[in-house]
Parts: sequence; C-alpha cells; structure tokens
Amino acid sequence: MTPSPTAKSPADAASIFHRPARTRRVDPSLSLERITASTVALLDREGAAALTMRALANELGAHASSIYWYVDRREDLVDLATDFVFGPAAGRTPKGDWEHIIRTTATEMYTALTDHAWAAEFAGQRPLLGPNALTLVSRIIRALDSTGATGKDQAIAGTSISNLVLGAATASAAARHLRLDDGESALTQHVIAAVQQVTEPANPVAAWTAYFDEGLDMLIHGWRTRTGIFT
Amino acid sequence: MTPSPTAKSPADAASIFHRPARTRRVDPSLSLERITASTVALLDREGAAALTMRALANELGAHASSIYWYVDRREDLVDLATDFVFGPAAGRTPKGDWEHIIRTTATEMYTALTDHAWAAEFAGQRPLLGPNALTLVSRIIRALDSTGATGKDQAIAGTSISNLVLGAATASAAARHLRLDDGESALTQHVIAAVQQVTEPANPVAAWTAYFDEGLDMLIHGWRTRTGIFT
DNA sequence: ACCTGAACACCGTTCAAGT
DNA sequence: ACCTGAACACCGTTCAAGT
Repeated sequence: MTPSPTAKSPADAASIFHRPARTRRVDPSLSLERITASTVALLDREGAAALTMRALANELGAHASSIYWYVDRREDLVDLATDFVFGPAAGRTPKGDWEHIIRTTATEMYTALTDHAWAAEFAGQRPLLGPNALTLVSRIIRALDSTGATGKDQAIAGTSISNLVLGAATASAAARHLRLDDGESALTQHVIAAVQQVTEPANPVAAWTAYFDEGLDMLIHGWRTRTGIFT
Repeated sequence: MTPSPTAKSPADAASIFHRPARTRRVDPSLSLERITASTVALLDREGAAALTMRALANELGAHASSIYWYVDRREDLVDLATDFVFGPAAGRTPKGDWEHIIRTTATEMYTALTDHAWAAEFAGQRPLLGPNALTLVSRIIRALDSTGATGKDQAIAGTSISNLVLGAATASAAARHLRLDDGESALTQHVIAAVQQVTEPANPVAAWTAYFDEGLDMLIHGWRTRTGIFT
C-alpha cells in the first residue's frame, strides 16, 4: 500500500476524491462512470445492504475483482454514488437573494438524500465531501458571505443548516428502515403514544418531511435575530 | 465423544437422587444486560465495524450462536447498545423553565451520540426508539407543551431540534471516520479551501462541535419569533 | 492496461445436539 | 431453559495469471 506522492497525511488516501485518477485506455469495458452509475442503480433498486462487490459485478457483467482496478475499496463506491446524486443540484445555479439561494440549495440537498435513502444511511460513515457536495455547501457559504456577516456567524449558520439537512434526512431514512412510515403499524402507534403526540400529526415520518421547511425557517429567523441582518 | 465424569448409567435414572437437577438454570451465564454491556464496551473500544457476533461472543466468553438465544439478529444489539448510552441522561430529571429543559436534554443527547460515535454512525440505519431515547424526546415535547404552543408548533420544534441533534452528531461521526479532525491533513485543508472558510475556523470538526449550541440557540430564537412566545 | 479465477480469512444465521 | 459445535451461504479483498 504505497501512498500517493502528494499525500501529506495518512488521512488523505481515505477519500477517493483526493487520490490521483488513473490513466485510461481506449476501450475498457469498465469505467468509473459505468461503475458509479451501476452502483447508484443497484442502491436505488435494492437498498444499502444490497451493495456487495459481487452483486455490483453482476450488474456490470464483470467479475468482482475487476472493480478493484478502479476503486480501492467498497467505501469508494459509496462516496462516488452519494456525490452522484448531488449532481443535478450542483449543476443548477439558483438566482435570487441570499435567503432564496440558501433555501433552494438546502432543500435540494435534503431532497437528494431522501430520494436516495441509502445516501442518508451512509452519511454517518462517510462525510459528504465529494465535489458536488462541496459545490452545494460553498454555494450556501457564499450566500451567507454576501450578507456581510462575520466569518464566525457564517460558519455557525452554514454548519447548522448542513446539520439540519443531514439530521432530517437521516431520521427519515432510519424511519423508512423500520417501516415507521406505515402509520397503522403497532410500532408506529407505540412511538406516537410514547411521545404523547397522539393528535397531531398522525404520522411522524410525514411530519419529519413536512417540517423540514419549517425548521429551516426557524433557523434562518434565529440567525437574523442573532446577526441583526434583515435585508 | 468422551463421557464426562458425571455421565450416568441407565440405572442412575431409577433413583430421584441420581437424576439430573432441574433444567431451569438458576444462574445463566449470559443475559440481555451482560450482552448489552459487552456490546457497548466492544463498540466503545473498537468502533462500529468491530461489532461481529464472534467478537462479541469472545468478549462474553461464549459462542456466537449462544447470543441468538437472547436476540434475534445483530441489529438488536445495535438498538440495545444505542439506547443504553441514553440511560444516564434519561435517569436525570432537569429542573427549570422550558428552555432550560430543552437545552439540557438536547445537549445530553448530542453528547451521548458524540461520546459514542458508533451510535451516531448507526443512526441512519436504526431509528432512536429505545425507551431511554423516547423518554428524552417526550421530555422535550412536554417542555414545549408547557409553553402553550399549538400541537403543530410543538411538533415542528420537536422534530427540528431532534434533527439538529442527529445531524450534528452524524456529521461529527462521519468526520472522525475520515480523520477530518486532523487539521493538518491535505484532505482537511482541501475541504476548508473548497468552502472558502480559510480563516475561521481552522478546524471544521471542532467547529461542528462548538457550533451545536449556537445552532440550538438559533432554532429556539426562531421558534420564539414564529410562535410569539417570549416567556 | 485491464480483467479473470481462485483463494483467503472472514461474516450472520440456523439447527441438531447436548446439558 | 440455555448453550455448543458444526455447517451453510455468503462477504471484502488479494494476487498470480491471462489478454
């Protein structure tokens, strides 16, 4: 295991986005792009637990060991697939005032993570550090910067918004995992009773989704109060 | 198959004094409590990936298959261990006004999840629905209820606070996973540069932790504005 | 350069059998 | 009731060998 010549610390090799790309040949049957697309397809179709090297190889019409010519480990596949789902949002460029840009971008991130629940499932194991994720995060930071807030206040808002997105998506993914979105199940009823939220809403998963916007709202309002920015 | 020294001949069964003792074990060597404690110890010591049935069995001085008499599957161990770390917080009863109760409880949940990073790692796969977790969540809901806010506003605040806790803990766990807390690594530097946060803070992981309180602050301020509650 | 096939050292889980 | 031991059907990853 020889570290790349540019690696300054052992941590550098831990992310595929920071390892040098391999040189390509003319007619390889596999490619990082094909592998990424198949990984996403497999995850979307069968969920996080179904991502095995052998299942992916089968999807690609290749042998499991062939995949290792393109990636170093299974985790790389997760990183590639996760960043892939942020692609469409990263490709768009929202116009408007800073608040609109923040709302739009945060919501797009949240939507990507809930449309592909496996991505939220992996979020505790793999940070969202792919190029598309970084594009979205820095878009939010730039919007915050345009308000004239201090660097510290920008950092506070940026991390809090990012944490809210991640937490909402994570909770939604976990709930789906237990089929908590089945409002009729005894487990769901038990949870509802336990938190004494019997009347409203009837379905906690629906609530988590519905209330993401409201949570973002509260966060932005609180930040305005804190910074005194009411543009 | 060597006969043990206590092996009985057929004649022994003729006398009650020589029949084997009652089958119910007075002192079973395993128990859910022991299994839970060992699971937590193993996870704390070696991390989420180290939790295998065989490793746990080794920790317990038993065979892996024995664990299945107490739990149905490996996921049950994760659920038990995760709820266990909420035990101390659930055992305490914070006194004070609603805001203090909410701050204390949310912070205790966040601390439990970051002190045991594996718990945050699993949060996307297993919802936090153990008795201790539900105790803490309903404590927050009750505090919100005491403000006289509508059921909907309570639900919004409750889910948003819970989402912030979960997201902050998840981001922290994922960052640790990539050793992003090594502020010197090129990966960390690259991320900092990418989000154009070069000056402050120097270390994003430290920031996530430090800014949890501030995020909670913003959320509560925003909720006050929304509901008009300024008690 | 790319890909295969076999092999290694693991997994979670089941189940007949023992006590 | 509780625990063992062996077995099954998998895993991720490595590596010599092929093209």
